[in-house]
Amino acid sequence: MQKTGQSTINDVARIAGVSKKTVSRVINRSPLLNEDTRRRVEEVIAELGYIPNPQARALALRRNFLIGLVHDNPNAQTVMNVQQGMLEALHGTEFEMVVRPLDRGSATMLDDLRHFLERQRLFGVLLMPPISENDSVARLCDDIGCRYVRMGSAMLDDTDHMVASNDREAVHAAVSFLIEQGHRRIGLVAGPHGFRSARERRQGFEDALAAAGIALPRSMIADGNYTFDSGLVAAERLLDVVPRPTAIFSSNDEMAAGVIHAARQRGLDIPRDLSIVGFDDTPIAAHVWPPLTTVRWPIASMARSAALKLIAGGVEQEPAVEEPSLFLSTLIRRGSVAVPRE
Amino acid sequence: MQKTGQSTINDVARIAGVSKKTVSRVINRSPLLNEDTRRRVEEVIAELGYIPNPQARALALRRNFLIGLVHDNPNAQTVMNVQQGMLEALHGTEFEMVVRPLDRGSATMLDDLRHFLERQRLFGVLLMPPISENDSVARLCDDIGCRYVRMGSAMLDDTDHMVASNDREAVHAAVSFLIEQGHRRIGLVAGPHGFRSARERRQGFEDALAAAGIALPRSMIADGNYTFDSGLVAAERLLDVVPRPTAIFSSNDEMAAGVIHAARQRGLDIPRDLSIVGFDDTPIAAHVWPPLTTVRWPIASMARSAALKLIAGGVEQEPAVEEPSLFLSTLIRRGSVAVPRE
DNA sequence: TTGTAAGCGTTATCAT
DNA sequence: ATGATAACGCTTACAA
Repeated sequence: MQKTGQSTINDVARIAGVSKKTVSRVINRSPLLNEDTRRRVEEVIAELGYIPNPQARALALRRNFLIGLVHDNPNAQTVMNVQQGMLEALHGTEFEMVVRPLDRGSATMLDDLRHFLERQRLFGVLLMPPISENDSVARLCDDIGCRYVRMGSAMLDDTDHMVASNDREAVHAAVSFLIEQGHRRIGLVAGPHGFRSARERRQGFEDALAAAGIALPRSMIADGNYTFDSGLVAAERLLDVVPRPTAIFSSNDEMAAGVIHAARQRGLDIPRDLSIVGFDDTPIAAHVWPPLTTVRWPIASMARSAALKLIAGGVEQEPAVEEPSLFLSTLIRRGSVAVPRE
Repeated sequence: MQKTGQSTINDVARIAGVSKKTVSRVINRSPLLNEDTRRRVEEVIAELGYIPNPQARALALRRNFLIGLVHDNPNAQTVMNVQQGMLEALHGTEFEMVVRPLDRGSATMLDDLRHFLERQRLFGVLLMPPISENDSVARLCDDIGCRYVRMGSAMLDDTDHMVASNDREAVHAAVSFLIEQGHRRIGLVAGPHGFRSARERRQGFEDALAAAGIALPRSMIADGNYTFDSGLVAAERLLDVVPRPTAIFSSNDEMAAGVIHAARQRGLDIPRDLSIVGFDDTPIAAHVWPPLTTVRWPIASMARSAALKLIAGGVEQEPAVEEPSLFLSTLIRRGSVAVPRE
């Protein structure tokens, strides 16, 4: 009587001549099962093309086979890379990805998240920065009993609940490269307060200058908020300083694109008059002129690992010891850096 | 005995002194209900903070409260805009968005989709181009009994199942603008075969030239596939033609960025030596140098309307007569167009 | 207008 | 190692 070829556990049980529970055991890979029985049931399952109904499972298990992606990220490319990595991990599994943007500024943010998690009874959530940097969010997940993994630019949690990049060191290396080229007056376009990544990158910048014994006047630091426009404005301030910086490190690519515009509006040639280094390696980096030297962090891989940590062991609670938690960023050298003219 | 404050329909029924079914009727806004009873039940619901369990509803209704986003789109920004529009429509409803990328090239694409829709028993799906242009996909949804709305660059379906932009006319207008500026040798970087949008845009291009009585030699058309690199290659071919085109219309912004690179590599000044018009108005358009004149289509609004069509009337089958189906694109004038020199 | 009983398709409990 | 029976929380007949 199945209308759409949707056979149920009952069909399988009847045809295989066993009880529903036995079929259920096969599905859930219960260890205490006769090999013969298992094989027989599996044959029937294959024959019928039977697929367990996720809705029924969700009801009985009080847990949905959904992985949430919680974010409040202004950068489209970053979010897409994360989605791509997650979906790679989820592909071929019984899990689906449901996306949930949240307003981190809102007073009800935590309540919104709680409602979302409780109502949907998510299997787990992947927390993207900057929301992931909020400890009360992690605590909330713990309280509710929802698995979570946080993405971030520093290890904020144990390896079961965190995948992190090494922004500080990566920026240190990038700025050291600038110094090796001969630059001494290097400006920083910093990211927004409240972003851990902004802090990490700024510290990496300061580390590099300190390691080279270069003083860092306050005038060489301008604040931005990760947008193109803010990068443009920050660059204008930096380029007003006399003597002008010969290089600028921008805490992300989008602001770096703004820096390029600002420089070009003043008739400055890049990289002859001004070297620029960005961070992220979004497509924009390769597509501006000149192509931007920048730091690439393996965001899709991080998201993939995060998702794998989440679903490791399926319904059982095995920890995912295999997945890495720390990811290394690398400097991508393109055309926006040269030795200073003077 | 509710552990986490999760009260059920039984709790509500007991406290309100009615049967489950009555509570269910309140939840589902059944018309045949005593006003007093309804109010009383609603009070208890509010008091308890009761929220119907979506998993149980899904099982009983054989339909999940999930809206799928099905896409195989290379452009991150486009996908994100669609997601944003969808989520706007879904916000505050009982629906969640689940994202499902599909490989349109794969032989199993249709089967993959069928499995996805049947297993998850989605409430509905939003089909993005170019997958939305595939009629068998729409037919599949019909067969399965899954609501769908297609997004595209031309009306491929009735207004209940389609939201479309007017690419052809928009490009016609954009290229006419070029002609008004005095351009006569205008090159086209076409989009990939198999994309309806590519065809529409190309036709708009041809329309404009025809309307102005300008001949279109084959050499003024170069194929691309919507990527930066393909735009660069196509531009090189176009710029090799003697006499050189004074303007190029690129079927999307990313390829237009490639055109800019190609021009710059030859030492051409934009817009003095070459005017360029793109399509999409992705962030890249405003961030390249010079800022790109381009066609903006209201993608988020389209996705929002599409989602609203999908969920209109909730579980009941009311058609969404209110939501528009045709969306107009507009030309955004920036710095990449000037009058030709000669 | 409201209630009762029987599902929806799975898993958990507790036997055997 | 397997099975009968009762959940899981809601909806849909069908009565009353």
